[in-house]
Amino acid sequence: MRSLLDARSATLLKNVRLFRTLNPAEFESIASSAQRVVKEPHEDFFRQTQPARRIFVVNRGRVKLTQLTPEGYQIVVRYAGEGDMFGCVPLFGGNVYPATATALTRCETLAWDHQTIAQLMQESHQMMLNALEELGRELQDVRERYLSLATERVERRIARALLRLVQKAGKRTSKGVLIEFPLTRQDLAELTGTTLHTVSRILTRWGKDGLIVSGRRKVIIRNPHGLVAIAEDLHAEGQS
Amino acid sequence: MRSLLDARSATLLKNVRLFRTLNPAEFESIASSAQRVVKEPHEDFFRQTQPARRIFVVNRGRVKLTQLTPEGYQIVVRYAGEGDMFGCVPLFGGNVYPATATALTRCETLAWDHQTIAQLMQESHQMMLNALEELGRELQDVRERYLSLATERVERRIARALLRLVQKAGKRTSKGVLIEFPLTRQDLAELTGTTLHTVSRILTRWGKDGLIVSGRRKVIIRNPHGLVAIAEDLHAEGQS
DNA sequence: CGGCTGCTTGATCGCTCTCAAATGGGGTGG
DNA sequence: CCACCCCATTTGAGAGCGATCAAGCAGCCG
Repeated sequence: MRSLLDARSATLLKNVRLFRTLNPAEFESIASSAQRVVKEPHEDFFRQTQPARRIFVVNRGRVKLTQLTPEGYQIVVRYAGEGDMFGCVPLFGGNVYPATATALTRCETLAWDHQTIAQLMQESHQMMLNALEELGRELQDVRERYLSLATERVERRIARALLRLVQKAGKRTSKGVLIEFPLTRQDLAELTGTTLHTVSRILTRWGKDGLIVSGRRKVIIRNPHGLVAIAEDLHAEGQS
Repeated sequence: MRSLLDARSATLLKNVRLFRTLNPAEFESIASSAQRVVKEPHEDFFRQTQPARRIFVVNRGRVKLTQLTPEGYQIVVRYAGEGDMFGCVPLFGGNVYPATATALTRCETLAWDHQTIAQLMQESHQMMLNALEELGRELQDVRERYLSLATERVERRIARALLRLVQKAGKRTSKGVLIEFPLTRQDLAELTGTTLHTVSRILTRWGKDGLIVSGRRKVIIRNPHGLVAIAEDLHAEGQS
């Protein structure tokens, strides 16, 4: 069967962790069963508690995954960028999505039916191993954030969060490292378990200290070292 | 090959999620490659950052899994009881243990070398699927606790934690439901991201309200409904 | 019967949330 | 092209939850 994918998608797919290290036959099988799904900003791929039918891989764009509590509080679970997988509950037997996936920018993604994925995993040992590894990574990530939330002050958590975002979506510019997707104070708050007010105050202070430049839905890190110092609590104030 | 296990161990093993649904041949393979490991209270199975060589299943007793931050704060990751697996990082490619495992009571466990497990998973599709599912469950659990920590007050988090413990280790007695392993205020604090002082104050209050009876390393839940009311924020004060 | 470990309780402090209101950027429609 | 409006952000004032500091108490084991 001929693959339905353009060259860009195919290349990208080879770098998705879940599919890396597959042999050509397996890979072709994956590629030929992919569906294209495109969403505009603010559109949802799926919503929390909906039946989990498909899993997605981001081809282009940025996706925000959020959870809502019964009381109406929202938290950001994570951001998914190019090559990242999301909606992967079907991999391990989940029936419903535990979170909502929203397009932050225009998003091109590839999707697979959960039956298809189950079938493919059935056939490919390697893919199942990859899935295990991916899940393990995610578990470790949540644990780390949990630890941070349980033991650290807001300021450090925000510093940590920004550094993580820089690593995943940082783009070098003349003014510093830009986080290249729209990021509001509210988002940062929901990512770190605080309020937008507190985030705003801290970012303003960091702006005055020359650590960052921030604007409407935008953050540029000017002095990553300074942020690391805060994140690691080396609070030696006078850093260049 | 003859299994090295006594009847109790064999029965228990069949109820471990990772091994359930395996066929007899696979199962025998598991059973015959198990090592017995016994620890006295306060002894460690392994420590955080040590190379992860083995995975364990609790046969009898109770194990506490903790993480330590560079600043010296400690948190409780979870408690493992009979039939629970712990130290499972090798399942998904971890090199070192991310936590410390301590025996709370005298513990009899079964252990497997990570090579052995890798081998067995290589051979058994079913087991790999089980591992995925197990990991998924754990991920969901951490996410839930994360959400709780990010959005709820201390009192609710403690109520929730106690209810979870009741479910995993509750034992009906004449005075109420006892959590049947030594549980200090400090432990509860590290489980819910607070301090032992705050835990103590809240437990004292609950004691006065007749919700619980607590003592040295001991908690008995007298009125689970009352705790649920707190956990779910139904704060209707006058419950029977 | 010490001594240790775990628990209680009081007093105080401060980080962070809450409530309130003003400001401003940027896109949209007239 | 301009005016308007919405949404994101900033900023202030105040309150309070829970941390921190500091003793004192009480089971329990040796």
